[in-house]
Amino acid sequence: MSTDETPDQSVPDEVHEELMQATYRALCAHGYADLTMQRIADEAGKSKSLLHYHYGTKHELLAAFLAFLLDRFEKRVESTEGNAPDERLEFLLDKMVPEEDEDETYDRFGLALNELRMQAPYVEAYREQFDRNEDVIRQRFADIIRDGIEADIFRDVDAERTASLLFAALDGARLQRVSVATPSADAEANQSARAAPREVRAALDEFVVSNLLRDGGDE
Amino acid sequence: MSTDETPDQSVPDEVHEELMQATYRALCAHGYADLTMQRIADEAGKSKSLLHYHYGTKHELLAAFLAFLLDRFEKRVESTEGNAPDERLEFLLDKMVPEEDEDETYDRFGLALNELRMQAPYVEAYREQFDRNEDVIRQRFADIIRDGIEADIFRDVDAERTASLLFAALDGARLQRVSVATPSADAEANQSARAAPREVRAALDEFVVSNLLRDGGDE
DNA sequence: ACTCACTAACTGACTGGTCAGTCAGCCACT
DNA sequence: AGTGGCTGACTGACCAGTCAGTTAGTGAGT
Repeated sequence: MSTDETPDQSVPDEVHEELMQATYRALCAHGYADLTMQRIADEAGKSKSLLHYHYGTKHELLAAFLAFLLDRFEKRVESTEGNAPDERLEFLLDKMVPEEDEDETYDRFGLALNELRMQAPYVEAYREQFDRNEDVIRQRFADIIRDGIEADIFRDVDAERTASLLFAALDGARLQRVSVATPSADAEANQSARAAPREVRAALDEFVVSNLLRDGGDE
Repeated sequence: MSTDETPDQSVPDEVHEELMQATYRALCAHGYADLTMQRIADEAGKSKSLLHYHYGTKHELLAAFLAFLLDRFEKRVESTEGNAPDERLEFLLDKMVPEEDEDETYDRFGLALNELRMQAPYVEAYREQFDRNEDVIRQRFADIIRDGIEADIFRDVDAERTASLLFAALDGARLQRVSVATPSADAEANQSARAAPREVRAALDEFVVSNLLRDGGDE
């Protein structure tokens, strides 16, 4: 029974937190493609061997990191349980597309996370985490929409389908911001891509949200 | 003056085509993360040295490959120049989200391409290609919408903004199909993600396209 | 028609460097 | 004296890029 599915169990809480933070920083600094165990160790001020000692392989460490992230995200989202459907919808939409983070740096972490995501099909341990994550978010959208319909705030649309659209559009927007808008490129070419998240957000409000709220819709 | 910005110029056409095809196959077989010069060479039945001889570095080879792809895509899309705006819109929407390719294999190439895309911020040569590609597609959407508005087929919406939404949503949908729906995962969990592109497509038709076509919309 | 000079396409063997993972052992604390 | 947390030194595999060549073709001079 030593093959526990959650190896993080054995890692002391304090060390675990510290190493997860270090992984976060290392990912931001180097991206996933250039992430090495050594760099994570450096970021934590610990030895590379320690990482192997606690998590076994690199893949297992990263899987633990994804689980760590997911927990945080779910907790943040759950904190709006009580509000009205339309407020919760706006809140979730905002959460998914963070504003332009800082002055000139793009979203290094979001980028690294997507690098990881692209490895999910090759790495079972990653895939589990991402699948769970996407399911949770899409479900949450669908739940909110269903609640809104029941409360007669939203029109009677297909909740699953609408949730899929919202999720896909925001995901796509985030992807563009992350992969195109870079500090070094000239402002001209950057402009449209950097604005993409806002544009998409605005278009969603125009086409979807306002459509949901319009109370006189037939069929 | 041997430092030409387009090294492909110097590569014999026949060999170039052959090596690009080999690169395609190698990407499908191994993904970008596990792509090596040797594997491409093997796929082409040539030596690894030849790749360096013609393209210099790995990055330059991949950049040439992206340019190769982009040209093909643009040619395919341009072939609908004459049709009506609503037909061209449907055509482009379909082109961007390929149907479930084969029986059980997911879109290996689409996945590899997104791996590459996530490297764009780190690799100038990749970024140029992807930026160009995304600009072309978004512009095409916007052009079609503008044409439709002028021809009084579409409502008078913000063309740029609507194009951004379409592009982002489809991009997101493709991403999900590519990164989540895998052959090995159990059917249950797969179902929603595998269906995502169709769902998104349907939702776009419901919220955006039908909204565009509705001729009685105010403001 | 036959060398000779030159070149482009191409190759095999090699190098320098990187990195995940291992292992033997150290240090507290109990 | 034993155990858990931790480390430095090491290894084996892998890989991009290099280099000194080989081969085939082309064209010029005789």
